[in-house]
Amino acid sequence: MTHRTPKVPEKPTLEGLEAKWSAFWEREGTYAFDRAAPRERIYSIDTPPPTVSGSLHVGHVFSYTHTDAVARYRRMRGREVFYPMGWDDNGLPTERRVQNHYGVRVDTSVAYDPGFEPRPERSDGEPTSISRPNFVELCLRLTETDERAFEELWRTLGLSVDWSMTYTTIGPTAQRISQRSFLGLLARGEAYQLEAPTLWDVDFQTAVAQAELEDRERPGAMHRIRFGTDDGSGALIDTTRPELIAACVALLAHPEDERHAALVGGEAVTPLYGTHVPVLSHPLVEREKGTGLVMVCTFGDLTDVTWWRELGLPVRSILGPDGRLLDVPWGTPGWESDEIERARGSYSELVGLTVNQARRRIAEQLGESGDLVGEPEPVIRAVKFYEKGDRPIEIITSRQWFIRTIPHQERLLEAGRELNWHPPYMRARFEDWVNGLNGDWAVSRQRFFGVPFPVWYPLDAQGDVVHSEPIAAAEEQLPVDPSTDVPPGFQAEQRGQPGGFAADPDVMDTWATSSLTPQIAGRAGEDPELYELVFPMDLRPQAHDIIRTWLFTTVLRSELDEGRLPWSDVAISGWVLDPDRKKMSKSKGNVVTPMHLLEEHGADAVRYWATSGRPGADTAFEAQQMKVGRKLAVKLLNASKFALSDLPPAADALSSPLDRAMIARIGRLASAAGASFEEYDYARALQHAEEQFWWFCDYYLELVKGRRYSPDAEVAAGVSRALRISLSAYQRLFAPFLPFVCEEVWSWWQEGSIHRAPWPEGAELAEEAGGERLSEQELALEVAAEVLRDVRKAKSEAKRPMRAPVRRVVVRDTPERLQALELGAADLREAGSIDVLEMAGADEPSVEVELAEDG
RNA sequence: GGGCGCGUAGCUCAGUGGGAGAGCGCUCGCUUCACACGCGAGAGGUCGCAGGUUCGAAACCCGCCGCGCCCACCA
Repeated sequence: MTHRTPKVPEKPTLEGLEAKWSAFWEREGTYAFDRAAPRERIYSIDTPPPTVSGSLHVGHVFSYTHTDAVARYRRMRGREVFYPMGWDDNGLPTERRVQNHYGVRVDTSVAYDPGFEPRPERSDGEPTSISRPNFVELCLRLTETDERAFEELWRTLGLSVDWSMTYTTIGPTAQRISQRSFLGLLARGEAYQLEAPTLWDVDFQTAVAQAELEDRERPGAMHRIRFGTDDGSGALIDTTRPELIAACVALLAHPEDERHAALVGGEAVTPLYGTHVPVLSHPLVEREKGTGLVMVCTFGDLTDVTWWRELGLPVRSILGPDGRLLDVPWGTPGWESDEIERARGSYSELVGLTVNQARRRIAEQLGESGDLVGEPEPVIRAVKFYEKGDRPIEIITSRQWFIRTIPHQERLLEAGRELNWHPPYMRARFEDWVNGLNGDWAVSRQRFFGVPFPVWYPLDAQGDVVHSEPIAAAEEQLPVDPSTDVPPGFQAEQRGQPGGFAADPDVMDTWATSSLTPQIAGRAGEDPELYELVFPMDLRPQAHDIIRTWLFTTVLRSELDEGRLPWSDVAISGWVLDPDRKKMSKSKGNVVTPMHLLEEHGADAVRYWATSGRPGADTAFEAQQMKVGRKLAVKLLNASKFALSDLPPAADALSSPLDRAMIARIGRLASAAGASFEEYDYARALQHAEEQFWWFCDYYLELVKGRRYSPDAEVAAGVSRALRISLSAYQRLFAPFLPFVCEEVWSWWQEGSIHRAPWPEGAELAEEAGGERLSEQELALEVAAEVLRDVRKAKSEAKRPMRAPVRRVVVRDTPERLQALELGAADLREAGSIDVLEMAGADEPSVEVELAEDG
């Protein structure tokens, strides 16, 4: 026992511990990653970089605390923890926030204005058109502010990250790594460009990926529409999208549907336009739906794409990238019609309308022409939206970059099985997703604040872009912005000139960069020594809603670039739910800002709430639970004060049976909590530690109070040793959860940070106690606590104070238990203010308590 | 339609083959020399429903109901 003499404050308090200790940790470099550590000692975490697009919410606090508890545990286990923070600042959320915040929009025809300053107050007028570089500058300015706010929150929450390793997904390093990886994929044929029907958001006017879609229930109307047929009888179809009739390229029936067998092989004629379309059959058609006859448009939904591809249908595209109907060339090949003038006249009323407007107008037109059968019937149906969008996605043909995923499906499934999932059932979500993939990953976005594709295209003699021969940036050029940088072998003046070059105009999807966070955090290709130390990483912590995006794409990129898994373990957090069990939305999160929470309850209390949520489980937002956490922190403060104030020097060994029993118990607790942590079950570790700690305070500390203040130096030295050992263990057991209060109580009597102290070893504690299980001593502690409880009950029922003297207690029990109790009899008499303690053998155990007369 | 998870005290949840538990809330009591952000005690439950396995089921199996999430479909 080499600890210094404890120095305990008069009135310990939780107030101000966050500021005091986060400054201390920063000053001391407590969480600084030591790259001199050997590879096998390193524990690296692939931090989720939060989207810096505005509001922080309690969900962030919740899941980041889980990771921090794990990081702190591993550090105490002697691992050198690589725990950086990242900011995901590129992408649409930031663009949208900048547009709204500054009242601006990008106009690529506007020139860069080096002196541009946004209006200080956002006015309600039209947004100011600014150049793309000016827009990017505003994005960077705003994200910087946001990132400072995030960092302050994380520091207050007590995340044990090494802030010197912070990365951003828009920073030059991330861009270089992202572009380098892309060029590698391009060279190996894993990235390719294709003009094809693409999922498209009409507001953002960009392609989006399958993973970014979500269903939303929307009201619509089912229209029954008559197509013309050769025999004049007509063919009826049901559709919710009559505005796409001009884009109709075929009618389909199921091959075995006899109702329509006569039509199949023939032609039908579109109403209003008189266009001839073939009637074909395809097994995907469902006979039970509608009339059993379906209209195929290019493109109304993903099934249309399938039919278009498999049946080799032509394209009749009528939707523009802004979601409005295009003018179309009636009468030209592909747009032939029996009645060109009528078609042109009818359709011209739809040109320029949004799909919703066009839908209403064409319904009127069809009514007038008599081709609408009955009234449109209101229906509620699920419609696909871009998850950040406001209007349904459309499918629009455009040129996009793709990364191959479909050829790697099997390997990805294998990867999912090699990963250690915590909790294990989360693997199913990954497998479902991989099994359901229906196309390669579309990674290009027609946006501005993102990592540009590091390629240009040659222009032919006519000045047309030759997409088939992209010019890759040179390694030493990276990161490159092809819109301002010049490709190898060209001069700046050749931009846009026949025989010259043109930049690829797109940026990468935000996930195309986020999927490289292990490489970015580990500085792949930038700092090979560091990368070698930390990759593959140990842990990917994240929430379950982004398994199909972040987790999936990270595995994919790592497999494509490295041929191995990016990490060994994945820990999935749940969401924070409102008390009414609905997912807590970001807007609601604004009501209770995380910083406000931390100020009100204290960081340790909030962390307690977060870490009592089971791994993977959605957890209710409960201020009450934070109050409980605060009580635990206060209890730790006070119990430590009791144990450590004016504590005499410790004896060389434990002597009291009850002391040895208590230490043995704590030893088992330490082992169990450690085992739970090894399985990433921080909640279980906390629960057991907490349960036992309250018992320790209520029974053990009361039982040893007499000896604690004993004038007999030898007795006091014995209990001093027990208190030092138990307190030291409890403080360290709670350190991953309550880092501030634990550091505080540790500082009263120990050197250095508790967060670099070793995790309490069950085996060492058992050795100290004299055995892992001490049958008689532990029984003594147990029986003494039970009798003490009965004595308290008697006092409580008599409405007497707990210190009220007891004349006589008779304990009747088995000989074994009575014999054990003898070992703790003195402590029990002291704790219960018991004058006479008698024991008697009995078949029926009982405790008889005789209080002294009221004084 | 498929998959995953959940359903235990008023609330939040632990318990996975043999005593139905914790905290909060509630009731009653206690200024006890670490702590009133405390201490002690008490009330409160057909463990979603139904069947099966078992000497024994809250736990294991089958079915059903309800809630949540993911995926597919969405003409």
